Amino acid sequence: MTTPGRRKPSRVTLVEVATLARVDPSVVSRVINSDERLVIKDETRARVVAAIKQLRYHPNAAAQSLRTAQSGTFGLLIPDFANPIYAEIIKGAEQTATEHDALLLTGTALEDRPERYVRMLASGRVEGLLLASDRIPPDAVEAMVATGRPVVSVNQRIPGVQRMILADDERASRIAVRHLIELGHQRIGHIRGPAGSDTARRRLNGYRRALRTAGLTPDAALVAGNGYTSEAGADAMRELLARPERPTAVLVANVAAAIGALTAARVAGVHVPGDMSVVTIHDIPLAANLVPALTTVRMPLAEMGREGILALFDEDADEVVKKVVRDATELIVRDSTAPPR
Amino acid sequence: MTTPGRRKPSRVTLVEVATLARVDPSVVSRVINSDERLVIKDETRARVVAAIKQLRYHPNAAAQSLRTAQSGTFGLLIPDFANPIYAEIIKGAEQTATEHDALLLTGTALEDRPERYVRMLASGRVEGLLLASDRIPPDAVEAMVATGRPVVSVNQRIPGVQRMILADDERASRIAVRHLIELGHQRIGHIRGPAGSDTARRRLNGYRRALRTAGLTPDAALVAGNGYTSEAGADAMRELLARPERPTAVLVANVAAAIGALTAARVAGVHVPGDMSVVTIHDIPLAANLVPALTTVRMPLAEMGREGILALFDEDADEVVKKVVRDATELIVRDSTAPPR
DNA sequence: GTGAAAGCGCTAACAT
DNA sequence: ATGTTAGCGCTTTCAC
Repeated sequence: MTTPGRRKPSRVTLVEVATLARVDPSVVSRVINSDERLVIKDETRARVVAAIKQLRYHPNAAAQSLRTAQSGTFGLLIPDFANPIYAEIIKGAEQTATEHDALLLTGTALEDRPERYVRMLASGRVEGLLLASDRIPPDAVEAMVATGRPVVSVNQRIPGVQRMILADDERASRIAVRHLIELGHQRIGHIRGPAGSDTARRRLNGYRRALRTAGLTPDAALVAGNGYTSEAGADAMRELLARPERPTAVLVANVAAAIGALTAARVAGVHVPGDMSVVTIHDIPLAANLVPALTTVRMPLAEMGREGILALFDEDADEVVKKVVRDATELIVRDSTAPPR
Repeated sequence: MTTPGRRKPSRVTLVEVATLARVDPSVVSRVINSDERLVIKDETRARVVAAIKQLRYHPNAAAQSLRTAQSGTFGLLIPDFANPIYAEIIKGAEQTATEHDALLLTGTALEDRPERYVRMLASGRVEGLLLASDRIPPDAVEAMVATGRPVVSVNQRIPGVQRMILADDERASRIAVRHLIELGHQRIGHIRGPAGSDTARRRLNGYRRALRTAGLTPDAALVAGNGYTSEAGADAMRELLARPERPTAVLVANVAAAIGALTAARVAGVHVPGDMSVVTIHDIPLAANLVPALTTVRMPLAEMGREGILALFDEDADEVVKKVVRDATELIVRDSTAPPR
């Protein structure tokens, strides 16, 4: 049995709408795009609107793009959907794109097949690109920039990308360390991010600076770590615990690493926060649901996504722009930090 | 100071490539699309390839879409990027799309502005749509299906959507409950998902069936819960703990709820697994990093994403297709389950 | 072995 | 207050 009239859904076009409404196609177009300069009788407009509704007409996106040279879509490249910090960036970017009636195409960008993402931009499928991944080969980055379309890096510096949206990573570290110092800690360790990472370096700097400001001397023996994963965090915690004078408190550079560090401490019989305080950077909902609930420094992840999209609307890609989102950086005290005993 | 020749990045077109290579545009097109029926001298082809490279030519996606009526893009709608189970679905879908040289546009679909997602499909911006969100209003679903383009639901049934990719939720529950029974548990509780949820219902059914198979009688007093969030899981655990005869083991319908349940148990001084065993559905990397590490039933999330995309390639949207992905459903025993004492 | 020509569906400047 | 026209950049059938 076949439902009649449902086969071959040959799409409805502007011409068909115009025919039904007994007007010229250009009038329909101008009604749809609410052309200011269009003078039209209410009655005629009503006929057009009725025809659009009756035929369930939707403009063909490809034809619109071809004609206007705009796709109404932006791209966002991240390294991994499973990492919760990118979820926040995506949310901020998506909402802002939506507010501007644009779509967001988010993709995983690895070293793998970078030409795919160059093509996205060069073919005009997206009008601009947000780079939140540090795993894009330099020549791919160069090719993206060479398209002349806006390319903005988010949450990191990328060589060759002139415009960037950053958080104040140094300040986040300082806020965290100051909290530990105010609790009375003196031997404060740091579990840092990967060697090549821009944010890891800035957070390490902030950690050192905060110590010095408080009159403490940074001690290389209290720094460990080399990754933003739970495994790396666990390894680093074990390393710190094995050292002769273990720290009484630790700043972990990233929440995923902090989860691993917490587990490693617990396995080693080290009580948090009784034996050791732990504070980390990035507040995600999960942090409140761990045991103990993690004290964190909230970073403006969604805000960076938002600012990134806004920057893409700014077509002038020649200028070097560095925007640091500050407002949302704040300490969130939970149960993983306490005075030393 | 202005770098000359870099202003106005007016895109390179097929015609310019053809001119440079001294051939007709159609030849360039056929070279790019590796037209089987094209007979061409090696020397001519080389000129074309060289011209493409020299000009960094990339075909205009809008023109291609308009001409071929194909966008090379699929859509995926999820309720929330921050929920880790969707990250797995996205990964499976994205990889499969990539293997077929297609792009994946993933968006958050809420009750909010559903017409946006109808438009995505109706305008031809995406060729087909995967629905992994249960928060799309029925009339929006109806409008999507009415476009005649392929629409497939993933990990759930959606009224009005004929084709679906499901996991075997009942079996997952049975595997989990059987594990608890084999450990020696008799009073086994269930923290269930939201009332309206298709997966929640199937998991509840599986739980009951497994009990009966083992000769145990399901007891409504051992079932609580009404959501897939940590908060809902914590509430439900508190409720179960308050009941006169508390269970010695619990199957939690979802990993996010399990995290909350674990926290609530700990706060109440109930030791897991000593006082109570906890097993949950969905294995995500985090499960291994909780304390205690969670025993889970792995579900084929990435596989469902993959099968969803494959289903979209199948244009015949009239047929009812239900595909259940089974292979990957397996028990992963960690530290949250143990014999009763 | 290569070229010519039509047209996908739309918009916007210009006519009437 | 509405219609005419040209063309965005590409693919594909057909002609030479």
